[in-house]
Amino acid sequence: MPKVGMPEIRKPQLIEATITAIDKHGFPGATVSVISKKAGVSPAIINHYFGGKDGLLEATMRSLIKEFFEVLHSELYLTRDGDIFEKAMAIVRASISQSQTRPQVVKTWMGFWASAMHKPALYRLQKVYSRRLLSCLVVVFRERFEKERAREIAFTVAAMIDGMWLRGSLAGGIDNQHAADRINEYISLVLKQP
Amino acid sequence: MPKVGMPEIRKPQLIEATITAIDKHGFPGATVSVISKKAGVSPAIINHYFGGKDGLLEATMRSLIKEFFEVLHSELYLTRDGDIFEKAMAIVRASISQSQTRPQVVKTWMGFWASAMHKPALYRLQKVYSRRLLSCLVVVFRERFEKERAREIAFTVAAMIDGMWLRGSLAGGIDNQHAADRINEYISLVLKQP
Amino acid sequence: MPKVGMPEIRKPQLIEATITAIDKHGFPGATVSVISKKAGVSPAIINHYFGGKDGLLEATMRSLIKEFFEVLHSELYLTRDGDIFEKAMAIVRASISQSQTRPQVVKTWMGFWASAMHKPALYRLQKVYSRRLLSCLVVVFRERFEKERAREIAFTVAAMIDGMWLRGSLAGGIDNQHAADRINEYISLVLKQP
Amino acid sequence: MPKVGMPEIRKPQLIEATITAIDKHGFPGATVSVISKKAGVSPAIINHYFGGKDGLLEATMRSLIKEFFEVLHSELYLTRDGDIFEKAMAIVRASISQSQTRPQVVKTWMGFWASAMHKPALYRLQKVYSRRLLSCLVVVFRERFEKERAREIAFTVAAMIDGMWLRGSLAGGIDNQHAADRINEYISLVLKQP
DNA sequence: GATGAATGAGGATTCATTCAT
DNA sequence: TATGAATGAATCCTCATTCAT
Repeated sequence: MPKVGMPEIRKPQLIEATITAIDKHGFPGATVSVISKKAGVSPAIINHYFGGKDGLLEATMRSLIKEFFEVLHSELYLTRDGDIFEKAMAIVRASISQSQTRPQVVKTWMGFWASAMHKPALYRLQKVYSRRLLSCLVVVFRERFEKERAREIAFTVAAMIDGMWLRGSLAGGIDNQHAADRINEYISLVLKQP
Repeated sequence: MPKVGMPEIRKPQLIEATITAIDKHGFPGATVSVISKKAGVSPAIINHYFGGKDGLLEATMRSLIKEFFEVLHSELYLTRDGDIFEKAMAIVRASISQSQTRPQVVKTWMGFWASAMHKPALYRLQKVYSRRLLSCLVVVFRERFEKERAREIAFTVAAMIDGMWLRGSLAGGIDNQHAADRINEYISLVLKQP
Repeated sequence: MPKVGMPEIRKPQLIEATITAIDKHGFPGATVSVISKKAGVSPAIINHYFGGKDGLLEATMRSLIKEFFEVLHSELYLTRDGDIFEKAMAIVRASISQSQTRPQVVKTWMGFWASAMHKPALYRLQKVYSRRLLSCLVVVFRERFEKERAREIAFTVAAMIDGMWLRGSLAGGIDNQHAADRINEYISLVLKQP
Repeated sequence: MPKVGMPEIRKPQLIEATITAIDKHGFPGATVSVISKKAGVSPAIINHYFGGKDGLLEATMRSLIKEFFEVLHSELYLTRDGDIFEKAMAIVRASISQSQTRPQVVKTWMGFWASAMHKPALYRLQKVYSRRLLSCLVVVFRERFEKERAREIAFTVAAMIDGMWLRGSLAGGIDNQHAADRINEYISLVLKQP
């Protein structure tokens, strides 16, 4: 008789192990052997549950994205009655705090980003993240600007978020407050425009 | 007497092959076998000239950085008599045009950036690039602002450059004019401030 | 459930294959490919069980030494009630018979001895063998002589054993009886001294 | 016009470099690249003068043997008017001092000995050394003993020499005086026999 | 005579995956 | 469900040798 509910236990366990492994040993160093050892299971389990390493990587990235947007939407919800500036900053805060609460996630994102260029499955996921973040920002700025202008601003803010996160990943940690202040400043300037 | 002047021929040839290989097959797919085949030489030659794969990768990244700053400084030179805005935009233009003139370079940069997190030699090079770009921007903004303020603005512009380049790499090519316009706008806003 | 008890089968199997390979192809010729082919398994299995070629070599040498001292101690046990001469000759017999029972072992020992000079792990093992044989002889000669004298004689006998074994390995096999007789003679002479 | 007399310069130079290289890096570490670098010439030179690495190794071993017997014969010559004991000890002294005056030679001999088992050319040379040393001893002991007895004693002394040299090579240096004393003792005992 | 460039064959090792249990 | 044994393909790298100069 098979144990029931094992997938629900094993899958998150392996995804968590993958993130930890990538952080510790880098993307190339995160082999199935390392990951499975970290999860305390046999390497064969990965094939069993994810059909192979690529499946595990895809699931891991999907999980990161899901988690990210959950944080983002809950932040947005808290500012549902706020003004446009407060809403924009909620998105910025969510995007940047992400890497603070779980610093190891930074390296993992970076690895996925690089891999995305050559693995279609990851590429699709990366696009989803990228567009969805942009879209959230566009929605906010549409409260004040016409569509094209809103897209421009959203694009700029999204690039600032990614750029600061990228530079922060290199520096070994982001100074979140400073990063947020810079984006804050840009948004203020834009909103003050006639 | 052996053939002379071969290093000067082989080294750039292998560096070029490395860039092409990373672009085409990704960082992990750029094996010595692939690279040497692309260069039309034996894999052993890589050890002969660079002491190993890591040496070749480091030389390649160094070459990209050198090339980048050559473009940047020549752009800056052209605006040596211009105002602060023109100088800043020269830097932005150089940073972004980089990816237009040689599109395959984008993926290579991306791969290096991800690898830099786990290979000390590449990490150091990435820091050099990162700091030097920042420093160029700071110098420009010091013409108008006090030190701390100049650093803030420079940091923001640098993040915008990297972020747009990152998003562009995903989109399969940057819309350079659009990206430059967005940064242009930010700089204009900042300079217009009292 | 995986197959159980495989380590107990594979490890001796690979060690045996290593001895055969070194005998047949020499130390440098005993590649993992040759050894694993001889054992009828994949080269990767060596890493699986011994962590690499060096681990296998070390285990092989350890196995030879263990086997040697087992023979030696069982020979010594048979003469536990005998006189000093009988005990000394038991050690000599054990040392020399070793190479008779398994001629291929001679070349393997030789290979290890040469390698021991440059591989610390093997060097340590060789010292263990060397000292332990000496120590066994010292114990025997202490029955008659004072410590320093016992050490001198033991050292001489040990050197004779190794030297005859070395010359025998070159000649393509030791004339055991002849070798034993020569050492026998020396011991007799020494014991007859006032 | 070719430089004349180069072989006479290059050959000893490369042989010396080979001995140094084997001592420093071990037999497997003494690659043509290492040797030629040590000699300050191009690797291709080795093929030029010795037809390949094996030729160089053979020449090196031949050189060691030649040197050894030169020392031995000059020691013997000094005792040409001495008694049998003095002559025997002259041979012993020569055999053992060899390794003291040039300690690096020990590792080289050891490497050759191990290689001799699988390389016919070296095997032949090793036999020459082995037999010639034995033969010198036999000649000495024939002054007193009949042929068979002389051979027995010579064989024992030769084995003691090799054994002590072997144990000494492991210990990291021979205590020459101690080794000579032990052999001295054996010879005295044998000569004192009725 | 002498060089360094260049190579092909072969070295150990790693890895994702499969399989019998 | 879960395992560890087992593998084949592919990794980088080393080495003795050859070749054009």
